[in-house]
Amino acid sequence: MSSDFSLNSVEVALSPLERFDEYLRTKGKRNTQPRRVIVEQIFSHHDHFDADELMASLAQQSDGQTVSRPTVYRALAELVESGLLRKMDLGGRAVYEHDYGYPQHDHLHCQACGKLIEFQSDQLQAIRDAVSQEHNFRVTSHRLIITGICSQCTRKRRRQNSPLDLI
Amino acid sequence: MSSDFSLNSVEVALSPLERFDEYLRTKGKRNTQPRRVIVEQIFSHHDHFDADELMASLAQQSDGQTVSRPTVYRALAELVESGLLRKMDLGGRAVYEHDYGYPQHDHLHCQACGKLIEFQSDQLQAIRDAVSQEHNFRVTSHRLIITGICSQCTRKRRRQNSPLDLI
DNA sequence: GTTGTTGCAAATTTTTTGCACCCAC
DNA sequence: GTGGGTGCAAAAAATTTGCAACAAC
Repeated sequence: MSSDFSLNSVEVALSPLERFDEYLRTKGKRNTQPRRVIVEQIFSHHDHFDADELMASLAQQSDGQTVSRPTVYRALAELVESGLLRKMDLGGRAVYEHDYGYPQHDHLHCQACGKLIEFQSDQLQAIRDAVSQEHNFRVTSHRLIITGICSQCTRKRRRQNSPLDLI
Repeated sequence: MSSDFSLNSVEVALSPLERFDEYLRTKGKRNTQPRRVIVEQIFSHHDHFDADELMASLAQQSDGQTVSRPTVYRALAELVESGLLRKMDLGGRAVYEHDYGYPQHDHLHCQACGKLIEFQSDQLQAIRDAVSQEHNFRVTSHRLIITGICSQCTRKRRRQNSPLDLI
Protein backbone atom coordinates (compact mmCIF):
# COMPACT_ATOMS: atom_id res chain seq x y z
CA MET A 1 0.00 0.00 0.00
CA SER A 2 1.65 3.21 -1.07
CA SER A 3 1.38 6.24 1.13
CA ASP A 4 3.56 9.16 2.17
CA PHE A 5 1.75 9.42 5.47
CA SER A 6 3.91 9.23 8.55
CA LEU A 7 1.43 6.73 9.96
CA ASN A 8 -0.25 4.14 7.78
CA SER A 9 -3.58 5.10 6.40
CA VAL A 10 -6.65 2.99 6.90
CA GLU A 11 -8.69 1.30 4.18
CA VAL A 12 -11.84 3.21 3.39
CA ALA A 13 -14.64 2.39 0.98
CA LEU A 14 -15.21 5.90 -0.31
CA SER A 15 -12.95 8.75 -1.34
CA PRO A 16 -13.15 11.85 0.81
CA LEU A 17 -15.16 13.55 -1.90
CA GLU A 18 -17.62 10.67 -2.08
CA ARG A 19 -17.82 10.45 1.69
CA PHE A 20 -18.50 14.17 1.91
CA ASP A 21 -21.16 13.96 -0.76
CA GLU A 22 -22.85 11.24 1.27
CA TYR A 23 -22.79 13.49 4.33
CA LEU A 24 -24.23 16.39 2.37
CA ARG A 25 -27.08 14.26 1.09
CA THR A 26 -28.06 13.09 4.56
CA LYS A 27 -28.14 16.73 5.63
CA GLY A 28 -30.14 17.97 2.66
CA LYS A 29 -27.16 20.04 1.64
CA ARG A 30 -25.85 20.53 -1.88
CA ASN A 31 -22.74 19.28 -3.56
CA THR A 32 -21.44 22.58 -4.87
CA GLN A 33 -18.28 23.51 -6.70
CA PRO A 34 -16.71 25.53 -3.85
CA ARG A 35 -17.19 22.58 -1.50
CA ARG A 36 -15.64 20.17 -3.98
CA VAL A 37 -12.69 22.46 -4.63
CA ILE A 38 -12.02 22.75 -0.91
CA VAL A 39 -12.22 19.02 -0.22
CA GLU A 40 -9.98 18.21 -3.17
CA GLN A 41 -7.40 20.72 -2.07
CA ILE A 42 -7.40 19.50 1.51
CA PHE A 43 -7.10 15.82 0.65
CA SER A 44 -4.55 16.29 -2.12
CA HIS A 45 -1.85 15.89 0.52
CA HIS A 46 -1.59 15.04 4.20
CA ASP A 47 -0.65 17.81 6.53
CA HIS A 48 -1.83 20.16 9.25
CA PHE A 49 -3.25 23.50 8.25
CA ASP A 50 -5.33 26.43 9.44
CA ALA A 51 -8.03 28.39 7.65
CA ASP A 52 -5.55 30.98 6.41
CA GLU A 53 -3.17 28.44 4.94
CA LEU A 54 -6.06 26.73 3.21
CA MET A 55 -7.18 30.06 1.73
CA ALA A 56 -3.64 30.64 0.48
CA SER A 57 -3.29 27.18 -1.06
CA LEU A 58 -6.62 27.61 -2.82
CA ALA A 59 -5.51 30.98 -4.15
CA GLN A 60 -2.28 29.68 -5.70
CA GLN A 61 -4.06 26.87 -7.52
CA SER A 62 -3.16 27.33 -11.18
CA ASP A 63 -6.82 27.30 -12.16
CA GLY A 64 -7.30 30.07 -9.63
CA GLN A 65 -10.51 28.67 -8.20
CA THR A 66 -11.21 31.37 -5.68
CA VAL A 67 -13.32 30.56 -2.67
CA SER A 68 -14.31 33.22 -0.21
CA ARG A 69 -13.18 33.13 3.39
CA PRO A 70 -16.65 32.66 4.86
CA THR A 71 -17.20 29.69 2.57
CA VAL A 72 -13.92 28.17 3.70
CA TYR A 73 -14.93 28.48 7.35
CA ARG A 74 -18.37 27.07 6.63
CA ALA A 75 -16.88 24.12 4.76
CA LEU A 76 -14.33 23.42 7.51
CA ALA A 77 -17.14 23.21 10.06
CA GLU A 78 -19.01 20.75 7.83
CA LEU A 79 -15.89 18.68 7.26
CA VAL A 80 -15.35 18.41 11.00
CA GLU A 81 -18.97 17.49 11.59
CA SER A 82 -18.86 14.89 8.84
CA GLY A 83 -15.78 13.31 10.38
CA LEU A 84 -13.46 14.07 7.49
CA LEU A 85 -11.35 16.48 9.51
CA ARG A 86 -10.24 16.83 13.08
CA LYS A 87 -9.91 20.26 14.60
CA MET A 88 -7.53 21.24 17.34
CA ASP A 89 -6.74 24.50 19.05
CA LEU A 90 -3.09 25.37 18.90
CA GLY A 91 -1.86 28.67 20.23
CA GLY A 92 -5.19 30.36 19.83
CA ARG A 93 -6.10 29.47 16.29
CA ALA A 94 -7.77 26.39 14.87
CA VAL A 95 -5.62 23.79 13.13
CA TYR A 96 -7.07 20.96 11.07
CA GLU A 97 -5.88 17.56 9.93
CA HIS A 98 -7.27 14.57 8.05
CA ASP A 99 -9.39 12.27 10.13
CA TYR A 100 -11.21 10.18 7.54
CA GLY A 101 -9.15 7.18 6.50
CA TYR A 102 -6.54 8.06 9.02
CA PRO A 103 -5.79 6.28 12.29
CA GLN A 104 -6.22 7.82 15.71
CA HIS A 105 -3.03 9.47 16.86
CA ASP A 106 -1.63 12.29 18.97
CA HIS A 107 1.05 14.93 18.60
CA LEU A 108 4.42 16.18 19.69
CA HIS A 109 4.50 19.93 19.14
CA CYS A 110 7.87 21.64 18.76
CA GLN A 111 7.76 25.04 20.40
CA ALA A 112 10.83 26.14 18.46
CA CYS A 113 9.80 25.42 14.87
CA GLY A 114 6.07 24.76 15.30
CA LYS A 115 6.30 21.32 13.70
CA LEU A 116 3.68 18.73 14.62
CA ILE A 117 4.93 15.14 14.85
CA GLU A 118 2.37 12.36 14.97
CA PHE A 119 2.54 9.27 17.15
CA GLN A 120 0.22 6.47 18.07
CA SER A 121 -0.05 4.70 21.41
CA ASP A 122 -2.47 1.93 22.30
CA GLN A 123 -1.50 2.28 25.95
CA LEU A 124 -2.72 5.85 25.84
CA GLN A 125 -6.11 4.69 24.60
CA ALA A 126 -6.22 2.20 27.45
CA ILE A 127 -5.45 4.84 30.06
CA ARG A 128 -8.00 7.16 28.51
CA ASP A 129 -10.71 4.55 28.76
CA ALA A 130 -9.73 3.49 32.29
CA VAL A 131 -9.74 7.05 33.60
CA SER A 132 -13.05 7.79 31.92
CA GLN A 133 -14.67 4.70 33.32
CA GLU A 134 -13.52 5.65 36.81
CA HIS A 135 -15.37 8.94 36.44
CA ASN A 136 -18.42 7.49 34.68
CA PHE A 137 -17.48 9.69 31.80
CA ARG A 138 -18.57 8.82 28.25
CA VAL A 139 -15.63 9.50 26.00
CA THR A 140 -16.20 11.11 22.63
CA SER A 141 -12.58 11.79 21.79
CA HIS A 142 -9.36 13.01 23.29
CA ARG A 143 -6.48 15.22 22.38
CA LEU A 144 -2.95 14.90 23.74
CA ILE A 145 -0.29 17.38 22.78
CA ILE A 146 3.21 17.00 24.12
CA THR A 147 5.07 20.28 23.91
CA GLY A 148 8.86 20.60 23.78
CA ILE A 149 11.81 20.77 21.40
CA CYS A 150 12.17 18.40 18.48
CA SER A 151 15.42 16.57 17.76
CA GLN A 152 16.18 18.80 14.79
CA CYS A 153 15.84 21.99 16.80
CA THR A 154 17.84 20.51 19.66
CA ARG A 155 20.70 19.85 17.23
CA LYS A 156 20.42 23.35 15.82
CA ARG A 157 20.66 24.89 19.27
CA ARG A 158 23.57 22.73 20.26
CA ARG A 159 25.39 23.93 17.16
CA GLN A 160 24.64 27.56 17.91
CA ASN A 161 25.88 27.23 21.45
CA SER A 162 28.99 25.27 20.58
CA PRO A 163 32.35 27.01 21.21
CA LEU A 164 33.31 26.54 17.54
CA ASP A 165 30.65 29.00 16.48
CA LEU A 166 31.78 31.67 18.88
CA ILE A 167 34.79 32.44 16.60
CA MET B 1 -3.40 19.58 55.60
CA SER B 2 -6.72 21.23 54.86
CA SER B 3 -7.62 22.00 51.27
CA ASP B 4 -10.73 22.13 49.15
CA PHE B 5 -8.77 21.25 46.05
CA SER B 6 -10.01 18.24 44.13
CA LEU B 7 -6.44 16.96 44.00
CA ASN B 8 -4.05 17.45 46.87
CA SER B 9 -1.93 20.53 46.74
CA VAL B 10 1.82 20.43 46.96
CA GLU B 11 3.95 22.01 49.65
CA VAL B 12 5.48 25.25 48.54
CA ALA B 13 7.85 27.57 50.33
CA LEU B 14 6.36 30.82 49.10
CA SER B 15 2.84 32.11 48.65
CA PRO B 16 1.80 32.83 45.07
CA LEU B 17 2.20 36.53 45.74
CA GLU B 18 5.70 36.04 47.11
CA ARG B 19 6.63 33.71 44.30
CA PHE B 20 5.36 36.22 41.73
CA ASP B 21 7.27 39.02 43.41
CA GLU B 22 10.41 36.90 43.11
CA TYR B 23 9.73 36.41 39.40
CA LEU B 24 9.16 40.13 38.89
CA ARG B 25 12.46 40.97 40.58
CA THR B 26 14.44 38.60 38.38
CA LYS B 27 12.88 40.25 35.36
CA GLY B 28 13.46 43.81 36.52
CA LYS B 29 9.71 44.27 36.68
CA ARG B 30 7.75 46.07 39.37
CA ASN B 31 5.46 44.80 42.06
CA THR B 32 2.48 47.03 41.35
CA GLN B 33 -0.97 47.17 42.84
CA PRO B 34 -2.84 45.92 39.74
CA ARG B 35 -0.56 42.88 39.60
CA ARG B 36 -1.07 42.14 43.28
CA VAL B 37 -4.84 42.52 43.02
CA ILE B 38 -4.94 40.11 40.10
CA VAL B 39 -2.76 37.47 41.76
CA GLU B 40 -4.76 37.67 44.99
CA GLN B 41 -8.04 37.28 43.15
CA ILE B 42 -6.80 34.34 41.11
CA PHE B 43 -5.35 32.43 44.04
CA SER B 44 -8.23 33.16 46.42
CA HIS B 45 -9.88 29.97 45.14
CA HIS B 46 -9.03 27.08 42.86
CA ASP B 47 -10.85 26.91 39.59
CA HIS B 48 -10.57 27.29 35.83
CA PHE B 49 -11.22 30.69 34.31
CA ASP B 50 -10.72 32.80 31.22
CA ALA B 51 -9.74 36.45 30.87
CA ASP B 52 -13.34 37.58 30.79
CA GLU B 53 -14.32 35.73 33.94
CA LEU B 54 -11.30 37.14 35.73
CA MET B 55 -12.28 40.65 34.65
CA ALA B 56 -15.77 40.03 35.98
CA SER B 57 -14.59 38.65 39.32
CA LEU B 58 -12.28 41.63 39.74
CA ALA B 59 -15.14 43.98 39.00
CA GLN B 60 -17.47 42.52 41.63
CA GLN B 61 -14.87 42.76 44.34
CA SER B 62 -16.45 44.82 47.13
CA ASP B 63 -13.51 47.19 47.15
CA GLY B 64 -14.11 47.64 43.42
CA GLN B 65 -10.44 47.46 42.51
CA THR B 66 -10.76 47.96 38.80
CA VAL B 67 -8.06 46.65 36.53
CA SER B 68 -8.15 47.30 32.81
CA ARG B 69 -8.47 44.50 30.31
CA PRO B 70 -5.04 45.01 28.75
CA THR B 71 -3.47 44.84 32.19
CA VAL B 72 -5.29 41.59 32.89
CA TYR B 73 -3.99 40.07 29.67
CA ARG B 74 -0.48 41.30 30.37
CA ALA B 75 -0.57 39.88 33.90
CA LEU B 76 -1.91 36.53 32.70
CA ALA B 77 1.00 36.22 30.29
CA GLU B 78 3.46 36.96 33.11
CA LEU B 79 1.75 34.50 35.43
CA VAL B 80 2.06 31.79 32.80
CA GLU B 81 5.69 32.63 32.16
CA SER B 82 6.46 32.62 35.87
CA GLY B 83 4.91 29.19 36.26
CA LEU B 84 2.07 30.30 38.52
CA LEU B 85 -0.59 29.54 35.92
CA ARG B 86 -1.10 27.02 33.16
CA LYS B 87 -2.86 28.07 30.02
CA MET B 88 -4.89 25.83 27.78
CA ASP B 89 -6.87 26.44 24.61
CA LEU B 90 -10.41 25.26 24.92
CA GLY B 91 -12.85 25.88 22.11
CA GLY B 92 -11.04 28.91 20.81
CA ARG B 93 -10.51 30.85 23.99
CA ALA B 94 -7.73 30.66 26.55
CA VAL B 95 -8.53 29.04 29.89
CA TYR B 96 -6.21 29.27 32.90
CA GLU B 97 -5.70 27.27 36.06
CA HIS B 98 -3.32 27.23 39.01
CA ASP B 99 -0.02 25.57 38.36
CA TYR B 100 2.13 26.73 41.27
CA GLY B 101 1.71 24.52 44.30
CA TYR B 102 -0.54 22.25 42.32
CA PRO B 103 0.29 18.78 41.05
CA GLN B 104 0.49 17.87 37.38
CA HIS B 105 -2.84 16.62 36.12
CA ASP B 106 -5.06 16.43 33.06
CA HIS B 107 -8.71 16.97 32.25
CA LEU B 108 -11.98 15.43 31.29
CA HIS B 109 -14.04 18.07 29.48
CA CYS B 110 -17.81 17.69 29.37
CA GLN B 111 -19.12 18.90 26.04
CA ALA B 112 -22.63 19.22 27.46
CA CYS B 113 -22.04 21.44 30.51
CA GLY B 114 -18.48 22.60 29.88
CA LYS B 115 -17.25 21.31 33.23
CA LEU B 116 -13.57 20.44 33.58
CA ILE B 117 -12.79 17.43 35.78
CA GLU B 118 -9.20 16.90 36.88
CA PHE B 119 -7.41 13.58 37.07
CA GLN B 120 -3.89 12.40 37.61
CA SER B 121 -2.18 9.42 36.02
CA ASP B 122 1.41 8.35 36.55
CA GLN B 123 1.07 5.91 33.68
CA LEU B 124 0.32 8.81 31.39
CA GLN B 125 3.54 10.53 32.43
CA ALA B 126 5.40 7.32 31.70
CA ILE B 127 3.92 7.03 28.21
CA ARG B 128 4.63 10.67 27.56
CA ASP B 129 8.26 10.23 28.44
CA ALA B 130 8.62 6.99 26.51
CA VAL B 131 7.10 8.43 23.34
CA SER B 132 9.21 11.55 23.60
CA GLN B 133 12.40 9.58 24.07
CA GLU B 134 11.59 7.50 20.99
CA HIS B 135 11.45 10.71 18.97
CA ASN B 136 14.44 12.36 20.64
CA PHE B 137 12.02 15.00 21.73
CA ARG B 138 12.73 17.12 24.82
CA VAL B 139 9.49 17.45 26.70
CA THR B 140 8.54 20.74 28.26
CA SER B 141 4.98 19.85 29.15
CA HIS B 142 1.91 18.14 27.86
CA ARG B 143 -1.80 18.63 27.74
CA LEU B 144 -4.36 15.86 27.52
CA ILE B 145 -8.03 16.67 27.28
CA ILE B 146 -10.57 13.87 27.13
CA THR B 147 -13.82 15.13 25.67
CA GLY B 148 -17.20 13.54 26.27
CA ILE B 149 -20.24 13.61 28.57
CA CYS B 150 -19.90 13.70 32.34
CA SER B 151 -21.89 11.38 34.58
CA GLN B 152 -24.18 14.18 35.69
CA CYS B 153 -25.11 15.12 32.15
CA THR B 154 -25.52 11.49 31.17
CA ARG B 155 -28.09 11.08 33.95
CA LYS B 156 -29.88 14.26 32.89
CA ARG B 157 -30.20 13.04 29.34
CA ARG B 158 -31.39 9.64 30.36
CA ARG B 159 -34.13 11.30 32.39
CA GLN B 160 -35.17 13.53 29.49
CA ASN B 161 -35.39 10.58 27.14
CA SER B 162 -37.28 8.31 29.51
CA PRO B 163 -40.85 7.32 28.48
CA LEU B 164 -42.20 8.79 31.74
CA ASP B 165 -41.32 12.26 30.57
CA LEU B 166 -43.08 11.88 27.24
CA ILE B 167 -46.50 12.37 28.95
C1' DG C 1 14.27 61.23 38.84
C1' DT C 2 14.18 57.30 35.97
C1' DT C 3 12.08 53.62 33.98
C1' DG C 4 8.76 50.33 33.93
C1' DT C 5 3.38 50.28 34.20
C1' DT C 6 -1.27 51.46 33.46
C1' DG C 7 -5.48 52.78 31.18
C1' DC C 8 -7.50 54.36 27.22
C1' DA C 9 -8.49 54.02 22.59
C1' DA C 10 -7.55 51.96 18.59
C1' DA C 11 -5.66 48.26 15.94
C1' DT C 12 -5.17 43.22 14.98
C1' DT C 13 -6.44 38.65 14.35
C1' DT C 14 -9.63 35.12 13.77
C1' DT C 15 -14.10 33.74 12.93
C1' DT C 16 -19.09 34.64 12.18
C1' DT C 17 -23.30 36.73 10.23
C1' DG C 18 -26.83 39.48 7.30
C1' DC C 19 -28.24 39.74 2.91
C1' DA C 20 -28.92 40.05 -2.18
C1' DC C 21 -27.83 37.29 -5.95
C1' DC C 22 -26.79 32.67 -7.77
C1' DC C 23 -26.95 27.79 -8.80
C1' DA C 24 -27.75 22.75 -7.76
C1' DC C 25 -31.49 19.82 -7.54
C1' DG D 1 -38.70 27.11 -9.83
C1' DT D 2 -37.16 26.83 -5.18
C1' DG D 3 -34.45 26.59 -1.34
C1' DG D 4 -29.95 26.12 0.05
C1' DG D 5 -25.15 28.34 -1.09
C1' DT D 6 -21.98 31.96 -2.05
C1' DG D 7 -19.57 36.26 -1.86
C1' DC D 8 -19.38 40.70 -0.07
C1' DA D 9 -19.23 43.73 3.51
C1' DA D 10 -19.81 44.30 8.04
C1' DA D 11 -20.03 42.50 12.73
C1' DA D 12 -18.20 39.90 16.61
C1' DA D 13 -15.11 38.08 19.77
C1' DA D 14 -10.61 37.74 21.69
C1' DT D 15 -6.34 39.68 22.24
C1' DT D 16 -2.65 43.10 21.38
C1' DT D 17 -0.40 47.63 20.86
C1' DG D 18 0.78 52.86 20.77
C1' DC D 19 0.99 56.33 23.74
C1' DA D 20 0.55 59.90 27.41
C1' DA D 21 -0.07 60.07 32.23
C1' DC D 22 1.44 57.67 36.40
C1' DA D 23 3.70 55.16 40.08
C1' DA D 24 7.49 51.94 41.85
C1' DC D 25 12.11 51.85 42.94
